[in-house]
Amino acid sequence: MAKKKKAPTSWDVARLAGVSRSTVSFVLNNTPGIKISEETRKRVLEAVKILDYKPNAIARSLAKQKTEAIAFFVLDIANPVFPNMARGIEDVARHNGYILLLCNTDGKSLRELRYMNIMLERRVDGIIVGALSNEEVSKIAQKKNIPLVILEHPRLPEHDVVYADNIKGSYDAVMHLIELGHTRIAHITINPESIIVQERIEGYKKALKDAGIPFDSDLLKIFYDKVDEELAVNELFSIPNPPTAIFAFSDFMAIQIMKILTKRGYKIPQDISIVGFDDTLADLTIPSLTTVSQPFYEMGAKAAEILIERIKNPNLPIQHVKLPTKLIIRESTAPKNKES
Amino acid sequence: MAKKKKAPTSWDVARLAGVSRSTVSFVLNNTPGIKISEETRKRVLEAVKILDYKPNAIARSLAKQKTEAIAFFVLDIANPVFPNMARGIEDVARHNGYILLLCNTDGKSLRELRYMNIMLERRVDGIIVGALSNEEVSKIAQKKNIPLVILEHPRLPEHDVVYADNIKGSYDAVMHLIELGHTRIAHITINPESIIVQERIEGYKKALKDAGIPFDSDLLKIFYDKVDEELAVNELFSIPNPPTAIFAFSDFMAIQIMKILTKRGYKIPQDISIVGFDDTLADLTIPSLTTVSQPFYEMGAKAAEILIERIKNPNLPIQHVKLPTKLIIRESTAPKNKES
DNA sequence: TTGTAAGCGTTATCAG
DNA sequence: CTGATAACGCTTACAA
Repeated sequence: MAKKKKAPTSWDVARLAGVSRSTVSFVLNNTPGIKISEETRKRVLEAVKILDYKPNAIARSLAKQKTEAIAFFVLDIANPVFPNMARGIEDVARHNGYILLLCNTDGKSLRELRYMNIMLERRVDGIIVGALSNEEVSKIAQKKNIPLVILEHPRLPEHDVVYADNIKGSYDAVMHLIELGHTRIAHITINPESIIVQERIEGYKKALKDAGIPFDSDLLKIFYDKVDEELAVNELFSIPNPPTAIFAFSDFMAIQIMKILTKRGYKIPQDISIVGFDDTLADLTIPSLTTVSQPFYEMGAKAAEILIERIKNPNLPIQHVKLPTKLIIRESTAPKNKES
Repeated sequence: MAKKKKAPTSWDVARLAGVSRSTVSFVLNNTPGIKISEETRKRVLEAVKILDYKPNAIARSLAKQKTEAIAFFVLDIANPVFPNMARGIEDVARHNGYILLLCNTDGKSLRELRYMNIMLERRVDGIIVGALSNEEVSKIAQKKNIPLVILEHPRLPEHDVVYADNIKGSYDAVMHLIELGHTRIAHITINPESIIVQERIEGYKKALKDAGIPFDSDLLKIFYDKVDEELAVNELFSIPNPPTAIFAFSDFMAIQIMKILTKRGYKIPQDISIVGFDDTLADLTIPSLTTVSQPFYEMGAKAAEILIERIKNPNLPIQHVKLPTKLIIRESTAPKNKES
């Protein structure tokens, strides 16, 4: 049992089974178009078992010129919107015989670039980027001819993209508030350099317009830098005609706002209705949060499916896939309080 | 610019620079003990730039017999306790030139075993398992002589293990409640097949004992199968002397309990104090949750450090590292209500 | 049906 | 200091 040093190779198997190395390869891969007698097949399999032989995937990759590995460039796996995406990607990858390399970029374009180079060296078969921040990466992918699908944004026409229907999601959220009788509806959001943010603002405005409610820029709070919910609340409630409902960019922001308002004595949803976005944390609060659910798992899974298709057939037409969001009505929204 | 098909190889570089392939390898790796004239070095680097040459890491792995890749077997990356661990692992891996393969096992031992085989074939340099469920995996790692470090449990003596101080964490939580005047303190927990659960129960009992409070089995609710917080609350509050404080196994459970109690008209923390464990979700609730913070990021980082050390020096003594937890006092705990 | 031999792109050993 | 040449372990024509 002193099998200390080296792992057995196909050579060892071949020798033990009394066949050639190619025969071993043929039976192990069930190489189509090649027939092996039951007799030798059995001998080979026997030898494999005895030696506990594991084919060396590295050598295989080198010979076949593919690694069956894909990479996921994620902003930060510790951010609650990404684990489910990663999960979706991994599930699809696994079912197709691919492994998943996880790369946190923190949105730093230098890190993205470094990881891009590493993945090029490691010859991954394809890459999924969640929210690309350096378009140079896209250029490299094209130049090096490596499949790359983008999750969320940017919506580059030269790459496959999978994203959620932010406009509709946002529209539904605001329309829900309107149907509850609210007309003073605030939207608090982050820097609109990302198209996602723009789309949500668009949905917000569209719902107001469809309901005949004039857009009031006092009710749209955009934080170009760090989001300051406290400041937003201060400003929102110091205007003559303050909002009776707030639609936040994310569940996280909605929860912060809920906390601030609660601390100030407002009752939710009696005094103020609140809607979030994402549905990552919405079920944990008291009261639970009405929110727009994003299909994170499905987005990841779809991105992985598209990537794998493209790996297998690089000439497929580019796809931009929009996945539906869903309004989840919980406890943080209620009809407009008459006297407020 | 029609560089369609194949990526350039060290051969191409050598030819363009007018040197041999080994020279290219030497300058690119700065091979120690080998001096290259500034002249040729420059020519090689020039050629690399012109061809945009990326050394093939697969070929390198094959030649060097190491992949500089590690795998993380995680129960489910979508479970909020794991993303931070993964992040800690990835950060350390990246800084040491390793890449991270993410494998979700869902605690299914068959999946673990399959992934183990895949990682063996892919010749990863080492594996970190978060909560191993199939000890066969440990056996294989030993037999195949591949470094494996365990996060959390089980505490196998033949492997490096990194875990949090559950006993102390639990003790601190319960002692905090005792100091607030509570004597009827319930603990709701999951199946104690895992040592983690046992340790938390141990800390709970130890705190009671140190305070001279007799242990009452009516107050310890163990769910061997699916946790049913509703049932736990029902039973707990139907006994003659119901609890005034509840210590839950996790933040998630604590939040469910908080919701149920709130729905039934209890005020938290005035009527009932609640403590969670993990600190993954505790800051999101209203009121925010007092909890025991686990150092997930550090656990991941430490596990990765140990793994990489061991890869580089397999003869190091086995380490079992216990990391401290920290009680975070927020709003869900208060002095015992006199009349309750 | 099975065996032989030529890649795959590096690293590493040894002469020169 | 530089250049052949042999591994590394597998796949895959091409022969037999």
